[in-house]
Amino acid sequence: MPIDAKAGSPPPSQAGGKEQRVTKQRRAVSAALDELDDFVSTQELYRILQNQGVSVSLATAYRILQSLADEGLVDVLRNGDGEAVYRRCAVTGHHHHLLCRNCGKAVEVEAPAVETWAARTAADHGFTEVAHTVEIFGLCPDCTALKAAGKL
Amino acid sequence: MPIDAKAGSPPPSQAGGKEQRVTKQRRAVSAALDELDDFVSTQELYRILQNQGVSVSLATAYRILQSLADEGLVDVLRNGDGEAVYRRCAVTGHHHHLLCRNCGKAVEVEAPAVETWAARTAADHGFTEVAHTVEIFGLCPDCTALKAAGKL
DNA sequence: TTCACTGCAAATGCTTTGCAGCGCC
DNA sequence: GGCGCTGCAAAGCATTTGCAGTGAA
Repeated sequence: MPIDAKAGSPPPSQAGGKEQRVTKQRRAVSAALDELDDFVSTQELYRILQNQGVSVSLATAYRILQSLADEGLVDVLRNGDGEAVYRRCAVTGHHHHLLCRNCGKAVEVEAPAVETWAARTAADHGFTEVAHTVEIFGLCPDCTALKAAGKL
Repeated sequence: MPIDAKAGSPPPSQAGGKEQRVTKQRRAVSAALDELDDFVSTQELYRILQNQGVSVSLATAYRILQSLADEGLVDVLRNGDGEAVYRRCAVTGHHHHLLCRNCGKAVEVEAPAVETWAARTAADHGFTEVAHTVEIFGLCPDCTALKAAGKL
């Protein structure tokens, strides 16, 4: 069962490669990714662009993201639902999330300890080009109160 | 946007739970999983059962695997193609995975430090009923070598 | 006998693809 | 002006679900 290796950034050499035209849509997708330092699924990015009034068809969003991934310009991962999620590479401010499973509220948290643990664990097993995902799910204070009151 | 939290092994308490009938299909799926110590997708397991002459419908295979996963009897992951893959869970203990994004190899790793960090972070923010997911992706030693040799 | 489990087939939802027109270079 | 990029709609797939028949307890 072959597992694709989108992340294996092929050398950006333009030897016999094909040019990449800079279009409005491509710029829009790229800009949207710049503003997010989080992973987004194609569907989410599509909605974000729509909310911004930018018109990019869903099919094009898929194509552009795949293209960016092939060029190694973005990181690709799979979220818990099996959707492909993308994030601009080389982000300096890396962090994770604490999510409320009832209301969806998200709290950004930093986890230097986790970062080093992940890096070391991977290194211990000889893994390279490491990336990781960490998400914590729970009930936020508000929803915890709601539940305690029997309203959930 | 409801977010489910598979990783938070819910207490297997059978308080008001529903019974699980032991059927031929369920036994077949379970037996097949026992013989495999690798992750298999539902589709693959379905084909394996067919080759063994065991007749289990695809829909049922999906249902049984989900059921086993809900009970915490099997590990669930997503492979690089976004398919759900299952494997018999040896230990009830909670652990995470280090996955090769090229060949799909999975290494189980324990992360007590991460567990405590997650619990404390959540508590600090007043979150309750906490669960979390942690996955590390990278290239395993073999695939790293392949890539270095330019074969990837 | 009862009610969960099965199988089948239709339905869903994400992702990909064919094709004709548009617009960047 | 050429050729890659877009949009639209249809196709493709894995996964889920409705429903009636079957079988475990």
